[in-house]
Amino acid sequence: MNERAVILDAETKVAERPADHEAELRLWLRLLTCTTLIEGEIRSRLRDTFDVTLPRFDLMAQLDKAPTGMTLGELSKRMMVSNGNVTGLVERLAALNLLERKPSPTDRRAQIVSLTAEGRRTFRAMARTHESWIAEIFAGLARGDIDQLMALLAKTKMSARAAVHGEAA
Amino acid sequence: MNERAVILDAETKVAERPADHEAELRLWLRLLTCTTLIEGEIRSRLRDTFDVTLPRFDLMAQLDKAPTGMTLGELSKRMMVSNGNVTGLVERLAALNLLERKPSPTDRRAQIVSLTAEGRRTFRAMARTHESWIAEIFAGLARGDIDQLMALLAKTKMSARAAVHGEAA
DNA sequence: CGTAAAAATTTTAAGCTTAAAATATTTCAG
DNA sequence: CTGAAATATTTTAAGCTTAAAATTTTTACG
Repeated sequence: MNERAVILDAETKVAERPADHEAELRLWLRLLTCTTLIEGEIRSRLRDTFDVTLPRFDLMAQLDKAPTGMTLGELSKRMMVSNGNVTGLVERLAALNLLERKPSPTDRRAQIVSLTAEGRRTFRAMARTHESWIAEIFAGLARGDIDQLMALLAKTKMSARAAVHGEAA
Repeated sequence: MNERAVILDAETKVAERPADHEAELRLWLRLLTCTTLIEGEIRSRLRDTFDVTLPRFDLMAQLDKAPTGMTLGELSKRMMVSNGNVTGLVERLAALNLLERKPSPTDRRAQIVSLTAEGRRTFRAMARTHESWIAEIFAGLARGDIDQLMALLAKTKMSARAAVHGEAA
């Protein structure tokens, strides 16, 4: 007759009540809102100030951390995006002389991608400004807040990873 | 000669040292990683289980909260996406009979969008499962963790909003 | 060696997303 | 009332993103 008020039969092992997880849902929405807000602001400033997209900036950031370059697959894994996505981004950045592709000496299927001198110079300049934007955006948090958030997000990441990979405990 | 070791001229009012904001930068990357991880999992489950995309689910969620419907502009604002984006999403959902568009009785420029009966039924079913996924993903957090995170993210959102709108304090 | 499975990458098709320009309508000052 | 500014929406062009299929090369088993 109705959905939630039924007194469950004694046979029922685990009560099948809706078990509302409102708190988790609200947390997820807030997390998403925060990230979307900040990401949008960074995206907008990158475009207006440096005429670059966030995915391109992210890709260059990965390469900047790997002086000897890395394969497309490695890039894909670190950026958490699909292989085909990286193919296109690398294509466009290469056309701008910001990075170069060289065949892997050990595997003819793979390519090694690395920043050009110009790419490195360009990225470093953008990164400096980017860091100051991040500082500005998080300026309302005290040092202790940041530490607490870091710890809680680490816990969140572990929890999410457990759900993403096998449900296995 | 070098970038950061120069002893600054006595005239220099505020030292222009890099003032590294490494902590904020790491926090931002962790926030982004968490959100990307969870969002990807939800996206994947929505596709596999209900053959629906996350943007469509989000749009339907907004409409479900507004029984009398809302305009495209209102939807755009609440979803934090562009107007043109909403136009396309609504187009595709309308083609599936999940929502309907009616001209606003008071403004001939605007349309009122609302879920159809089928759309509402479909959304409610998906939402129930979606909530259980979220609970699963955040299962590793204790109740206290959730409350702390909520509070810290509220603070983060306020800080970000201050940076997004006028720098004005 | 020969071949089947695995791995790295690209291609394809579809959909999402945005900024900017264009269109249509409303509001409001004079 | 009239025209200018504001508002709601759509269109356009470009780029991002994914999943799935296709291609090329490597690995490894027998």
